[in-house]
Amino acid sequence: MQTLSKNQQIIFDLIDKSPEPMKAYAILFNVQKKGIKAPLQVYRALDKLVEIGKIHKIESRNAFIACQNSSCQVSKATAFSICEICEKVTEISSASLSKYLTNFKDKDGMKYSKYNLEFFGLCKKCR
Amino acid sequence: MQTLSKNQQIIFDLIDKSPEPMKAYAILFNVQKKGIKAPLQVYRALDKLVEIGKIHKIESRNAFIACQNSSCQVSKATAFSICEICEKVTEISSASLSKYLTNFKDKDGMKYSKYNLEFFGLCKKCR
DNA sequence: AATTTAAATGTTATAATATAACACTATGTA
DNA sequence: TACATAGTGTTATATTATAACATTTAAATT
Repeated sequence: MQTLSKNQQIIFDLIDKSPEPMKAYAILFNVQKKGIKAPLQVYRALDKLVEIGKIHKIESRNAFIACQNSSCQVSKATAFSICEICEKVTEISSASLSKYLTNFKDKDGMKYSKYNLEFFGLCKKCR
Repeated sequence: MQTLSKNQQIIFDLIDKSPEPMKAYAILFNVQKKGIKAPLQVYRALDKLVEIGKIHKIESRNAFIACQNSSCQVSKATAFSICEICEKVTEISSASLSKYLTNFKDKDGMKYSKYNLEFFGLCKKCR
């Protein structure tokens, strides 16, 4: 359990309390009152937070979400569901899914220990 | 099998003969001699080609690759392997993988017919 | 405690990716 | 023909992300 630097903590706290994924410039706007003025300050903190698994990037949305999975030390096996109407994103933590994907071998017999999976559909509310 | 418009055909042909995923502005640069001058012309063709399943977007790379899977009418269930060194991207077509993911239910019992999966690792050459 | 090293910060500028808005043209179909 | 739909061309601009460089803080080593 790594201790975060000042900027990392500010930005993590913001993302962690957000009910939905946040985009980099929305984060920037929100932390300007705390003295973080430039995009690069935000991106650097985001990079580090992703690296250590505290947040994940939702690639199809260019947005960031706090890790829901307390055991997630490193972002190497991630799965999300994304509602195509309200854009709600949920991290999926399914042991069988991660086991299946971690053990998946392609037709050359190659395994991949790192992956990112994004499911799309309609959430309960939007159906 | 839909017939493509002029710009769509030019851009599809370029991506289809590229050995690696192409980025939008690399595409633009390559088709300028064919009269496609503006980013928007490229993005519009890309959007349509993705929509009809002729190409896929590699979200983690912001790049586009021709569909390798002749049966792919619509981009709704895609899986790729990505080499973290040489950036080679291969579309995975595994019946068991697509069956597993298409039938996957989250803990609320919800199914998702659409997904995108990106595996990361080292390709044969780079290992 | 002093030294050294790695990590993080602050700042300006700019690169790379993507879309808005509007006018016009081609194509299919009733 | 006339109507609708999809595609094109163009300018401008929004959004996302990184380069380069100087400085500061924190941590590890002596």
